[in-house]
Amino acid sequence: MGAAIDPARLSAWRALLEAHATVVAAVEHALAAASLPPLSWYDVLWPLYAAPERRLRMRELAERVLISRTGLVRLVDRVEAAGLLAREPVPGDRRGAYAAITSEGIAMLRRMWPIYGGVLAARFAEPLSDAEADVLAAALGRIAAGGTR
Amino acid sequence: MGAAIDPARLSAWRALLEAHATVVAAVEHALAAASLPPLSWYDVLWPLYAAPERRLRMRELAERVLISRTGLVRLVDRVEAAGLLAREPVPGDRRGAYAAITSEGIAMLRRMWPIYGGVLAARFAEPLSDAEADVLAAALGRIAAGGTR
DNA sequence: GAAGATTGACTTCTCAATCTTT
DNA sequence: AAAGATTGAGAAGTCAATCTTC
Repeated sequence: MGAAIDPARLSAWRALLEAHATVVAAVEHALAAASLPPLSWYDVLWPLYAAPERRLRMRELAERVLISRTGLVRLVDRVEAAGLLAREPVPGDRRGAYAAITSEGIAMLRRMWPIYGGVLAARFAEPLSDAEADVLAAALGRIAAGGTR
Repeated sequence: MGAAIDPARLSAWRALLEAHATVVAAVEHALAAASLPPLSWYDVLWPLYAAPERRLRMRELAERVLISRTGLVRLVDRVEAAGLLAREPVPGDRRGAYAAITSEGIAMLRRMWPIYGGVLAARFAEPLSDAEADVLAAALGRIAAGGTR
């Protein structure tokens, strides 16, 4: 059942699937244990915080969050209901909407990062050598960029 | 917002998240375009095919599929309804149930693999050098194993 | 008519509670 | 009482269709 792809690369793929699943599960578990929102909320809030004006169009946000356009609407609904971001009109284009992070949202990022980063440090970063980290970033970055073709 | 973890490893993590999302999305899309079941069905059927007697206890299967125990029950329901696997009693333990792949299930694996493997070859394997593939398999394998602690 | 965003209907996943067997 | 598996209820995701604005 494995003909088209060489064994070393197939092993790498399986390892990626497992590593992704275990680290994400550990992060979700730690966040829940600290009574904090799920990882998806961080994924939405972080790009907003990092954006030039602390805001992004829904369309731009959807690309960064790697979720369907529809799924993002629902996710933003929930995060907005919690007061961590606010929708704002776009001057000059009444079709559009910005999602803008609020100060409560920024505070939430600051509460979530120690948990998220802590799990990442222990479960993802610690087992890696410096050389491996560089190879991972380069190789996986190339694969991720390939998705844009 | 990024203090605990060094930049190279954080980049590696972001790249992993993106690479995972883009490759999985491409596989799902290709399977759907070929009128084949989703990746999760492959994830269930493959461990059964690879198992000693072409069957596994529900509990064992849940560990390999990296899904919650409850989620697996629902997934197995659907795959069983399609005739690709069958539940069987466990001799000597009437609490338990085996999931056993059927010949139709094996045939389905053979139809799915060319699509799955083809996307993997193009989107995951092709951009990797031999050396990178080895590093990925080793490093990510170590991280995945850390989940068992 | 196409782009941006949303809504409705449906599918799938998860948690807590349940049932059966050990 | 604990282990194995399942069920009910709720949360969250997707596709197709819709509404508004360009």
